[in-house]
Parts: sequence; C-alpha cells; structure tokens
Amino acid sequence: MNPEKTRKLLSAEREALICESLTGGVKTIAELSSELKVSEATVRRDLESLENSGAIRRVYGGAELLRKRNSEPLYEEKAAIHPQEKTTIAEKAIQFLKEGDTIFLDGGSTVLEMAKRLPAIPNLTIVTNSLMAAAELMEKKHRLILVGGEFRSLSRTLVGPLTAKILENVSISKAFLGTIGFEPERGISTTDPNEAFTKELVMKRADKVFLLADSSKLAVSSFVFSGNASDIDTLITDSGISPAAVKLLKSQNIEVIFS
Amino acid sequence: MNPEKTRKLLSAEREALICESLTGGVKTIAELSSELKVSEATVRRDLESLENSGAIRRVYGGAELLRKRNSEPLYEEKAAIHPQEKTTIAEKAIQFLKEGDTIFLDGGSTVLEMAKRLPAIPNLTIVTNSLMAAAELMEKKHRLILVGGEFRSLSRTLVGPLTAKILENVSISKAFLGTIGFEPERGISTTDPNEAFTKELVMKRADKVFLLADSSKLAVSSFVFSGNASDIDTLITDSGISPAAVKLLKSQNIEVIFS
DNA sequence: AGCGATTTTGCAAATCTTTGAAAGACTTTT
DNA sequence: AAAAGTCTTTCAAAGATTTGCAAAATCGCT
Repeated sequence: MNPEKTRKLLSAEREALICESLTGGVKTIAELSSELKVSEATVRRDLESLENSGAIRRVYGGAELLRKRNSEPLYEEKAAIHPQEKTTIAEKAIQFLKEGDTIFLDGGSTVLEMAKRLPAIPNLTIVTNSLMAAAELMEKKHRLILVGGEFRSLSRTLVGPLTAKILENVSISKAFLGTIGFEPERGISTTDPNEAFTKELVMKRADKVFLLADSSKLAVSSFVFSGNASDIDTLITDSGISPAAVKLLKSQNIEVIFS
Repeated sequence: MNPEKTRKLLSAEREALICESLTGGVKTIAELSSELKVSEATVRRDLESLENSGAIRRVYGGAELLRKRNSEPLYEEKAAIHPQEKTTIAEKAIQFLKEGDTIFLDGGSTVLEMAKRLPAIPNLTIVTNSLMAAAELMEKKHRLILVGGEFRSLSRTLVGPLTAKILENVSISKAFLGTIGFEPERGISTTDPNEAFTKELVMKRADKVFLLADSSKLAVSSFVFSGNASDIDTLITDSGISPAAVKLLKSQNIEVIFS
C-alpha cells in the first residue's frame, strides 16, 4: 500500500494510513498490525485515539470506518456535480421573488447559485442558515439575517435546535430549500439529523416552500427525513424527472416547475 | 530543495521553508533538521513558534501542516491598523483558554487574530457573532456555534435583538471582546446601537469578560456605550497605556494584563 | 568601526512519551 | 462450562522533548 520503508512512522501518519486502509471495510487488529509493521498494542492505542476523535469505530477484534454510511461528498466536490442544471434551476427560482418578500435560503450548491444571482429587488429580506450564501450576500445591500446555531462543516450551514430560537421569531414568505435526496412518497432526506431538524422547522414556518432539486436527487434517499413530501409546495427541477414521478407529485398537490 | 548556500537563514526564512516542506505531509524533526542544516533544537524552536502562530501542528516526533492553503478565503480581510500589537495581545489572550471552556469571540481584528491562532484545546466550544472568525474556524474541529441575528456589513458581525435569542440559551465561561473605544470611566463604546446591544448582552451572560484593546483604543470614545467599565474583568493591552489609566482601572477591580 | 547588550543557536542532562511485551480480565465461540 | 481469542493494565526500554547554560551571532549605541 505505502512503502515508507526508510523510517519509523509517526503516530499521525499511522493513523492516516489506518483510515485509508479501513476504507476497504473492516480490518482486524492483526491485519493492521502487519500492514503497519507495529505491535498490536500500538495499533490498539492508535485505534483508541482515532475512535475518540470520531473517525472510526472499534468493533471486537478490529475496527471500521465510521463516517461512511451514505457519505456526503465534501463541500467543494458537491458544487461540481451538475453545474448546468443547478444554474438553470436557480435562475428559474429567482423569478418567483417579489418586492417585499422575506425569503429563506438553505444550504447546498443549487440554492447558493440563487444567492449569487439575486437581483436588486427592493425591500427584500434574506434569512439564511448558509455561510456560503451569507458570504455572497454580504456585499449586497439587502437586509440579511443569519439564523444562529451549530455550525456543520460538511454543508457549511447552521443547524440544530438552536436555529429554532431565531426561526420562531421571523416570518418567512418563501423558503428555498436544497436536499441530498428526495422521494415523492417520503419527502426530503439528509445525512444529518440536525440538518433535518432545521429544514423541517423552516418548512413549518414558511408560507410557501420551494424545493430546488435537479433530477439526480429524485428517488435518492439518505439517512434522516424532514417532514413529508406534502410540506413542499413547489418543486423546481430539470427535465430528467420521470412522468410517473410528476404524476405522483401532482396528486399530492405539489406543483412541478421545469427549468 | 532550496540551496541558499551562501548565508545563514533567518528564522523567518527557515519557518517559511518548513511550511513549504511540510506540504508533502508529516515530517520528523530529524528530517527537517537535515534539510535546513540546523540543529534539532532550532527546528523545535521554529516549530514551537509556528505552532502558536497557528500554521502547523506539532505531533510527537515531528510536525504537520495545519491549514492547507486551500481555496480562496471566504471573506477578504481589511488591512489591520496596529497588526503587531494586535497579534501579541491575541497570543496573550489565548493563554487564558482552558480545556472544556465555552468561549465567546466578538468581531474586530484583534479577536480575529485570536481565532486564527486558536490551538487544539480539547473540548472547546466557540460561540461567535463574527463571520470572519467563523470562516477561520470552519476548517478546525472545535465545536462552533454562531449566534444568529442581523448582519452588519461594516463589522461583519451579527448584531441586534435577535442575537439575544441564542445568547440567552448558552452559557459562556469566557468572553473575548473587541471595541472601537474604551474609557476607564465609562467603558466600551461602538458606533452602532445594535452592536452595542449585543456586546452588552454578552458581558451580562459571560462568567468572565476579557477586553482586547491596544492602547490606541484607550481614551477614545465612540457613539454608543455598552454597559459600563466594571462589566469587564480583564483588559489585555499593550504597554502604551498610561500608568494613571492602569490605576483607575485597578481601582475598579479590572485586572490589566500586558502583552 | 568598536564595545557591550541582547538574541539566537547548539549541546547535554533531566523529564516525559511512546512503544512492545506479558499477565490477567473479559468476550465470544464451541 | 471450557477453550480460544481479544482487550486492558502494567512495566521497562527506547526515543523525543524540555530546560538550563554557554558560545556565537546580531544589534544598538557612541
């Protein structure tokens, strides 16, 4: 895997190699010990350290990588996935904005495209939990409110129960949400429970909920669901969505708009 | 890697070379020592200096690069006015941090320096209203909570009554505040009433309040005052402050620490 | 330039960490 | 319930770090 024959490895290096080696699945202590050419005692100590830094989980006889279930790509990678669809969806969504609206902008790269293109609509108040969107909007002259909360680095959003403290005190006319997965039957789903909590709260508080999701998100589902499909008023998507799905959505009173 | 055969390197040059050399991953002290042709003791001292300027992390036996110079910064930084004083004040302030603390970081360039240098103290929770600080801390692995509220673009902080919603729900052991002006008689003052509101609230909620202010801030006063001087427990400043001011502060039970 | 003061550097002794091995406690399997 | 394997604890040795000190380099001042 990695020669590094020359010198002894530092514990930091060993830990990195262990994580790398664990991507192939579970490994026993004996396997790791012979891969790294250190004693089993040392492997155990490394695993203990990795475990309480949250990277892995120890199982009897070995260890497994933790953050692997339905793993969410890193922030930079995500933006690159369907850039064309994301842009056209964002442009379509902007057409729904009206003077005097108080809108909520969620995290995710599709909604971020929206923030980047936000035109100079008079008297617009923007509420967001996305630090990326906030960075885009900073220089513009709209009124900008961030909901507080716990920072989640993977999505660069503020999530969790603390977000309720502010969301409960503002009134939102239109919310624009992104998602990891969306099933017409069960609604939107995410990897993180705190993120799901905040999305659900926003859906409850907003007069009108727009979901921005390119067709690759359809029929994908992740770990935690937020509310259910009927909490969404309008889905803005691209033409890759199946006619059957459209029919199912319309039967639930969800408007489908194509970019 | 780099010849530079002619003369001895200055420590600043060595430190730059160390960082460059570390981009390839972890390095041992012995490797760095032979690369730079200096003794291991010197390498250790350089690493110590680099570590508490926040650039690298020392691991037993060597060091690794901490913040890989990744994508362009989320927020552009304004040039600081007294960078040297601010840095040393920030470094002094960091020494007050303990394992398990929940700290508040205010806006302003001095406190921002603190955020940049924040070491890997276990179990540290950071609450902040500064988007600049949040951007710095994003990549690190501390628990990070943003108070929500209205965004004030001049200071890039979240301010106003909405900040109370979250501040009232967290308990802060140590708060580190910046300010525009500070008078020993009347306390800290700012240009914006919303900003003043938030500072005042933080001072009420924190167990211990540290004010980080270089001596140019002393005896300057701005528009709105937050609380009064006695709300501050400790002032961290530079040696430019007058002995009379120190005496006045001590008479109000405010500890004065020099960077 | 010259001289003293300050800082930086390298070395070595003392201290602290990490490592591997072995004994005993605990889990899983038969 | 016994056997086999795995985990935790303990200890000594090897290696790394810190600290104190003296030599060298640098700086500041006349």
